This record gives sequence, structure tokens and C-alpha cells, in this order.
Amino acid sequence: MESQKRKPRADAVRNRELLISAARDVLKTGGPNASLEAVAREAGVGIGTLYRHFPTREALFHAVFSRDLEDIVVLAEGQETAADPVAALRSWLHANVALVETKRGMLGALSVVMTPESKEAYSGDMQRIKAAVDRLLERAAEAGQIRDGVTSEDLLQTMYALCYAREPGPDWREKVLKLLDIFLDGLKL
Amino acid sequence: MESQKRKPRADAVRNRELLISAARDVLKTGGPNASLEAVAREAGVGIGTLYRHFPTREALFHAVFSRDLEDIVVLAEGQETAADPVAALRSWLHANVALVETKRGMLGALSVVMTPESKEAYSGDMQRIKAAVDRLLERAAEAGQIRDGVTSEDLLQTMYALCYAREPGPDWREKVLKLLDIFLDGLKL
DNA sequence: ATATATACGGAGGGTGCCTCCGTTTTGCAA
DNA sequence: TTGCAAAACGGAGGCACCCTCCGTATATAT
Repeated sequence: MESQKRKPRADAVRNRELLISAARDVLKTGGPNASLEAVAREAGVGIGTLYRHFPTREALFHAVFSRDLEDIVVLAEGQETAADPVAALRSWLHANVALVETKRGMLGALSVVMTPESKEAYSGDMQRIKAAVDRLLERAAEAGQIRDGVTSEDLLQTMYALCYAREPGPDWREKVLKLLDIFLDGLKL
Repeated sequence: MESQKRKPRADAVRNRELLISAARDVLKTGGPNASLEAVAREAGVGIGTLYRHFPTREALFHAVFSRDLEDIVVLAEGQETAADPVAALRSWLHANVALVETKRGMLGALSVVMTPESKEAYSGDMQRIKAAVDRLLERAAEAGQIRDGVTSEDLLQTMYALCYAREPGPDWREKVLKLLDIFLDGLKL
């Protein structure tokens, strides 16, 4: 192996971190169309540096959210041994909504995640989430509690769609959960 | 009454129509973030003219879609006398999805409709749609076929959310209808 | 200490947003 | 008709953002 690699430069590592952190802030208020130049300014680096680290908007988003995605995965995997599969599903979805709520800007930004172009970039995390949710769905279907033929993708898409449909506001969570629960009820049988 | 009005200028009327027509084309391919300057170019008028006729992006969208909204309203009002309220609801929603499908660019653009800022501009058409759908919901609820406490806004929001969640593709309609039907099933009881 | 691979920054060219205002066109009345 | 004021036109201008490119700076390895 010619893995005679140099150690990564310290400034590069530092700047990357600064950018992610700045992006987190800017996305929070600016949503998915937030200005990347603003991110660079906030991070105190040149715009060129931003683009070198993250060639596309999606790449930056990915870096910002991969940790949050991690939380979601852990949550899903934690539910896998729960007694009531449907309740587990519901509970995971609710937790998920709550997470989206706290992240605010993430709400809009997450929609970017679901677009086909970025599917590839996210494949790693998404794969794990999908796998976990699929196991939950399968368990519930086997227990005869929900219809089958419903994929984790269906469920995730619906959840994010409902989150995304409504502007943040005082009754945001309440409304989203209401619609989500109706959907879950439709799943039963 | 001092309605001593001048006749509206011919060029103004003509340009307005050109703009709407150009906007329809540009939105079809460009989605909700399409360039307004492109619309003006396409229409062969100056950008200033566009902004004079339509002070905001929403105003332009409204002009473009008000005819389509009209179709939807007529559809809803036509269902009001149907025998089975739930079937009527489902049938209207399906027709609605089909309409969204044919309009393509409308898909994204419609999301603009649902944002709070534009609520006012749309109040006219939206009021009629909501009224019609509310009557359908009410009938179904009175017949004891669906839960109550669900508003037309809930339903519309969900439908548009599901339409919007998925990129157009070969199985677009199939998937959207699947999810929508699940939701409707959740409504029953 | 020096070389060189790496990374940095920001100028530059392109596009879009929206406003403002000098110029043109149009409807109406004389 | 002609004249004129109201109404509409167009696009320049100022600002922000996007993304690329490349001359300059710097960290690592020898």
C-alpha cells in the first residue's frame, strides 16, 4: 500500500469545523436557501475555502446534519426491542418530529436531504435509518398490526412532508402530530 | 359615485396577459424559484413592467393559477351532492392530484400558495375551496363515517405536502395516491 | 531550514432581485 | 384633429448571491 499520507493540515481541519458550526447557525434562521457567503463570513473564512471543503450546498448540509441523523438512527435502533411495534413506530416518529422542531431551520433544510440528487451523498446515514425503520415496520406487519406493502421510505417521506407543510408556529407540533397520527391510524389493520 | 374612470390602457391589458402566459411557461420548468427576469424576457416586456403589474412573486403566481384554482373549486362543488361523502372526498382528492400532475411546475409553485404571507392574496379562491371541502367533511362526519375535528386546512395541507414530497417521476402519481389513501383510511371511523 | 504539497482568500464575471425615474404611449376632451 | 395629462413603459443602477480560478501563504516532512 502506498498509503504514505501526509497528516491533514491543522488549519484545514479547524476551518472545516468552523464552517459546519457557522452553517448550523445560518441554516437555523435562513432555511435551505440561506446564503453560503453568509456562512463563510460567519465562519471567518473566505468563500473559496467554503467551496473547497463543500463543493455543493448539499455537501455542506450533509456535514451539518450527519450528527443529527445519527441521533435519529440511535433512536430507531433503540425501539427495535419494544413490546408493541406500532407504539414503537409512533414513539419514534414523535421523537423525530420533536427533534425537527428543536432544529427549526433543519425543517426546511431537511427537504434537501430527500431530493434524488443528494440520495447518494446521504446513502450512508439514510441506509441505516431505513434499515432500522424497515425492521420496525416488518415487526408490526408480522404481528398483523399494520398493512404491509408500506416501506420505510413511504413513512419517512410522509413524516417529512407533514413537517415541511407547515410553517413553524405556536401550534406547529400539535398539528403535525395530529396529521401524523391520522396517517398511522390509516396504516393499521 | 365618482366612478369617472378612464378605460384601462390597451397596452397594459395586453402586457398583463403576455406576462401571465410567459409566467405559466417559465414556472412549468423552473419551479417556484424561477427567475422573474426570465419571465419578463419571455414576455418581451421590461422587468419594470412585470413588477408594476405584479408587485410580488406571489401576486404573479396567483394570477397564473387562479384559473386552475377555479377548476378545483368547481370540482369540489360538483361533489357536494354525491351519495357517499367519503367517496366524494376521495374522488375529489384524486382529481386534484391528477390536476397537479398535469401542471408539473405547479407542483412546486403551489407550495407558495400555502404560506402564510400569501394567504391573504389567495383568500378569495382559497375561501371557496375551503368552504366546499369543509362541507364535504361535515357531511361525512355527520354520516358518522369519519372522525370530526379535521378541517379542510388539515386535509389540503396534507394533500399538498404529499404531492410536494416527491419529485415528479414515473411512479409519482401512484405513490402519492397510495399515501393519500392511507391518510384517508386513518380518517375513517 | 527548505521544499513542496495543501490550503487560503477574494477578485471577477455572471445572474437575479427590486426600485426609481426619464421617456413613451394612450385615452379623452376640446 | 390636436393637445395634454394620466398611465404605462423600459432598463439602468445598486445590491446580494453564486461559483471559479489562481496568485499567495503556510503547515508538514525531510
